[in-house]
Amino acid sequence: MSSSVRVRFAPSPTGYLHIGGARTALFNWLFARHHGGTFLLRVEDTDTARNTQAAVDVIVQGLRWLGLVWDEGPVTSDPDGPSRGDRGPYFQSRRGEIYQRRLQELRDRGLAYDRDGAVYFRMTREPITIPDLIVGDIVRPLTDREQADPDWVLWRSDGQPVFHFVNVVDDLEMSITHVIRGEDHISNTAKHLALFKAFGVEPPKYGHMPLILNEDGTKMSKRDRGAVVTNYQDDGFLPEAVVNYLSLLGWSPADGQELLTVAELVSRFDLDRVNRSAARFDVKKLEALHFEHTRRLAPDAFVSVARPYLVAAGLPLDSFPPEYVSSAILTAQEKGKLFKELPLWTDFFFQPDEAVAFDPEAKAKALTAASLPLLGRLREVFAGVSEFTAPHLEAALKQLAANAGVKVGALVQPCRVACTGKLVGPSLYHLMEVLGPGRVVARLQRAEQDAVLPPAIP
RNA sequence: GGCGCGUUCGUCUAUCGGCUAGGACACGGCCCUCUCAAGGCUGAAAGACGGGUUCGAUUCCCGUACGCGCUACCA
Repeated sequence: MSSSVRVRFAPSPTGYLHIGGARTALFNWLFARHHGGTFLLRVEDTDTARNTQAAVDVIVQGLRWLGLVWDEGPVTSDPDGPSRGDRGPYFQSRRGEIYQRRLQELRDRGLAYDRDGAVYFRMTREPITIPDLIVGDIVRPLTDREQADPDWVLWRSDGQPVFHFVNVVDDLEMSITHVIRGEDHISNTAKHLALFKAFGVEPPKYGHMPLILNEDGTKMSKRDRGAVVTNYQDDGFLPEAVVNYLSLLGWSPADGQELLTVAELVSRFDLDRVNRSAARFDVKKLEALHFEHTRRLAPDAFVSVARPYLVAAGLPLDSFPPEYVSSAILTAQEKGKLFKELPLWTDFFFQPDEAVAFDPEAKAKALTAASLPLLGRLREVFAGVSEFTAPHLEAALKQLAANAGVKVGALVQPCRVACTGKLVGPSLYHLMEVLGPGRVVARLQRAEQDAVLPPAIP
């Protein structure tokens, strides 16, 4: 295959980007990139009034979030807006003249005719063999219904062309070389093949990929939260992880490597290793991949991805020095949590010392009368540390534990709760280094006072 | 109903006739450890069923079961 490869993603704007659609787009994109070909986006908005610009926008944003940029297609979600490429318009709703012309062509050849106000296609009566790059040759005989009347509607009586017709006309006009789509289209392909033949042109090569199912094996509908790409963005998954996970649903590299960067996917992906069976979506595995990709992110990349999620949670990042914000965020990178969960791990960095809320359970466990004297000694030790850095803080704390004859944990937990209000969080020593001596000492002091106070009565 | 596609550990998958069936996620145990994690070691876990073909079938063929898709003047 040469650089003449041209593939497309042709979604219908339904108001959301389906995860299965995203994977179809991904496989097309990877195929194009791998072969140095062209990937185009075409919006199939011939349908009813449900096709709004907002619905197109969801698709455009979703693809961009995943990094699946198209070489040809609309630049914005506006059907009358600018586009890239010389085969436009890329919205079917703006291609009416082309469809009219192609319809006339079929009429002239005697392959289309009117019946009850609609235009019908004179379909072949013979079984059709569908050569498929993924499934292999498929022989599809006529169904019992088609035996009776194989002809089908090209153009509805309400003046609208049907999907099969515009889909083929566009693939033809746009010189699509490979159609990679879901296997729900296998049966339809017989119609498409017949149409290409009617136009007297070589059809594209087809590859039908297996579907994605819910975790319980049922089919995904738009009501399933996991079916909607935007949800993964909102939950704070890294797009690279979603791309990686999606690539593994129905495809695998020869050596079984699972953690793959986008660049690695591009160089290793091809259709010959796409399998034929439907796959269930396993969010646990996605999370594992998210964890791996997140930890490998360059620090500045991690910070810039994380920032919006923290801002959205209401943390006042702008009132702190940028270096402080970055260091604070970075203490949580190794945890690999979803970005939506990040505020829970870093909120204390951005709260006034006196506003850090002690989690009731954490307080009951760690801020006890017994821990009170330890907090005081800890405060003195920290105040006298030569450098306020993680290694020095760790050494100082452990030294104190030894001197006081207590376990390290007996100091760590009260100290953690004093600084963060919680029992879990980033590495204590690193978090204190970022917080700095002023905040740490102040918070230890406050915890000491709080520890002796009786529990508040509501 | 008709036609098509599919069926390997709980899940995603490897295997292109020789398999003591491999890996990953999840799960169990142990170790390590400043919390939670991570990490290291380790354990349990699969060829839907029935017939063929073959010296030999997870791999090839047929049937059955089950799942999914299509069967529209939806896309």
